[in-house]
Amino acid sequence: MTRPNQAQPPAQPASAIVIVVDDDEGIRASLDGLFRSVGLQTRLFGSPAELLGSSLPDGPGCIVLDVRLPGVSGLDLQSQFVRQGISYPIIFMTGHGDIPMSVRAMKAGAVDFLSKPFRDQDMLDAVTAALERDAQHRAEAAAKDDIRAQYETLTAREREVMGHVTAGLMNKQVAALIGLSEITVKIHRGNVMRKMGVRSLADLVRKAEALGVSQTRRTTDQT
Amino acid sequence: MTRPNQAQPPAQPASAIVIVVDDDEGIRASLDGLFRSVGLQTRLFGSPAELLGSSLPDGPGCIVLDVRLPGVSGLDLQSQFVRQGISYPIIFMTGHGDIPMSVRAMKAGAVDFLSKPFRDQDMLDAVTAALERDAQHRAEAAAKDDIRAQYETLTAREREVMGHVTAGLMNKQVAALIGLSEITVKIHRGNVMRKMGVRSLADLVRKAEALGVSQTRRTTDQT
DNA sequence: GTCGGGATCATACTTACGTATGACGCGATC
DNA sequence: GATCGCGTCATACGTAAGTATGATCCCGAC
Repeated sequence: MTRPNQAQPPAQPASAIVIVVDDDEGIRASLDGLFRSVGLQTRLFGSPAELLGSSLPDGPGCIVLDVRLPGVSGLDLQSQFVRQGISYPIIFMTGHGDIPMSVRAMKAGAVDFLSKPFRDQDMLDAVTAALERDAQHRAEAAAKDDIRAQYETLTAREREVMGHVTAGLMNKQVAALIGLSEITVKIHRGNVMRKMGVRSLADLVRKAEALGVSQTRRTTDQT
Repeated sequence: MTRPNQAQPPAQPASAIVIVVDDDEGIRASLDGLFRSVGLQTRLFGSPAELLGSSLPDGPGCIVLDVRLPGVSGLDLQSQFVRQGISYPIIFMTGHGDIPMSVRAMKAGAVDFLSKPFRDQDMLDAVTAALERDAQHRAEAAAKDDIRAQYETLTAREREVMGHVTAGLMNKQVAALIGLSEITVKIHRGNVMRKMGVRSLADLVRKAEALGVSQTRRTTDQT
């Protein structure tokens, strides 16, 4: 949970999944074989609709997607995914792409953009990069979710106090600011420390920064 | 040395500069006119060598670069720039590009990749985006430089103490850890606060995080 | 050699922080 | 109506932090 995530050079895809979306059955089969040959799981779809209609596991993975697909453009799908909470890194393929299309895809955050036909190794390299990016993203998201879960347990008052305390105010300043006695602020502060699972102000500040909840006013500096 | 580097709050692109590198004189002149028409300054170069050999102002700006240039490939130039400390965002142009080339450029951090001929508006949009990115980058770099300048004034001991204090250790813990008396740690700590220009531990923690100098060991959490 | 900065430590005092105990009011829930 | 969580506050005690004064030691610079 809060265990330091060792950056493992070879991202161990314990059960990473590659989602393939292409209307060409041959391509799907070919990619399926390629990915399985290196120990990756696969899910094959002939259209975006199939993908959006299916339930996906929430393990690590990535998406390999043809830009030109029946129904929707692959590029438009990226925003679709975002709305659906699907945050897998995307690798685009295309048989008839052009530079503007590839640039647009990359700007939108695609991991790679491969022209058909491509070499198997290029695809595997792209998938490897995508899975690494996904692992990175997942680790950060998980850490942040844990912190947010703790923050959710705070009462309104406690959050208010936390915001001011992590901004660097003293208890008495917080008290004056929100019209309380210092002793009450201390109690809230103690509750915040306990609920946020920290035992030092330094750690609380870091968690507050991760959440962006510090009432950060700029009044520092000056040599 | 003890000069306080005030971070200039509003990054006013008073005179942003666009550096154009293209071996086609006509293109250079055309772009020169385009950029000047919208109030941007320009610097024109016929080859990468000219650019690398000249001294550039260090104001806000960006680079518009043809991928195919005499001498060096435009893509290789990106790494060249990094080595020379040139961190301007880059917009690539090309008359004979392909998808892999554009993808490679975008992966390397290019802002855009335009095929010739391009519309003036597309180039202006790209430059606008590049300048925004540069302004963002500059602001962050300036803030971090100020913090680092303060950190440079610390003695070895003071940095050591700062690392442990911002990790959340109490004075006595720091003292035991590095074999000092608590009172000495307090003195160093006070010096750190003064030299780093902060008046609260919270702000010190933030600056330490920006520098990555916290002796962050994970011993927290507990719900 | 002397001077100055860095590092060390002690004593002493003040302020800040953390927590425990006890108490009261309030609103929602049972 | 009683219970419970929340918020509020007081007194009190112990610990932590911050600062001031004074002192010793070392080392490099003048």
